[in-house]
Amino acid sequence: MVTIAAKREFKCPVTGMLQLIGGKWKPVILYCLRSEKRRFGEIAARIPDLSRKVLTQQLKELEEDGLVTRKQYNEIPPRVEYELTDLGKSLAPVLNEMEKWGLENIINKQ
Amino acid sequence: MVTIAAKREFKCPVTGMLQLIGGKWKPVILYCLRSEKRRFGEIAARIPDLSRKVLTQQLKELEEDGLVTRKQYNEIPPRVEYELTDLGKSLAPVLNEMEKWGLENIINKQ
DNA sequence: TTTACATGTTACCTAAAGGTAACTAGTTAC
DNA sequence: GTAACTAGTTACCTTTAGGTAACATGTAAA
Repeated sequence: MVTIAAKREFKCPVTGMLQLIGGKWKPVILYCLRSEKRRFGEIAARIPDLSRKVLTQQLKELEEDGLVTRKQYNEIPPRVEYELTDLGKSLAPVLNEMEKWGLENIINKQ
Repeated sequence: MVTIAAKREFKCPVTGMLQLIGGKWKPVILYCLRSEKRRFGEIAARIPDLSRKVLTQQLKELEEDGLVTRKQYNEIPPRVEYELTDLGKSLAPVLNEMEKWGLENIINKQ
């Protein structure tokens, strides 16, 4: 996934936004953080099919792209919290529509 | 990309919908078809970075998943038109929010 | 002195996505 | 008789995404 750091010109708004939240997991991670900050382990527990390695990678890219913040507490054992930035929160309408469509057309059809 | 044919149980609506419209190109293709039916060559021309091979593949998967219809006219030279199904049209709110976010946060920031 | 705790990193590997280039078909225009 | 037209297919290759397993860290509890 290309981060916004490696930004280029996009004529198409949909193509452009897919550079940021495309990929198998990013929308799910953002959806998981939509209402509250969460610890690394919490996110991992809520998305069991996602390996910790990939979760780390995706969170790092989301942070580079300014969609989440990472706050590390120097405690033992370590604690790290992830939270949406304002830009991340601005994705709420997109994620809400995705959730709504998924509920109506997938979950309720199973 | 797994098609709905290889459907499984999803607890998460966002994860579920990403099986259908995840991937680098599908939202862009659907976005391209949102307002009118289009010929294969038209779609290809509007998404220049997408190779014809991949476009064929993605359209086939979208058709299998019931999001677009393919109508072939037996003319010479051939003509094939793609159009959103009702299910495909029901994605409009998602695509509109994606477009809106992309316009506000990517296109207008370049 | 070994284990558990949480949050990673690293090395290594596989599978999936996506790319290019060459080819097909049947008719029309040059 | 050769090229152009459209919508593909096929073979082959590269890149990216994602997976597993092992290890690091420092303290506290067994």
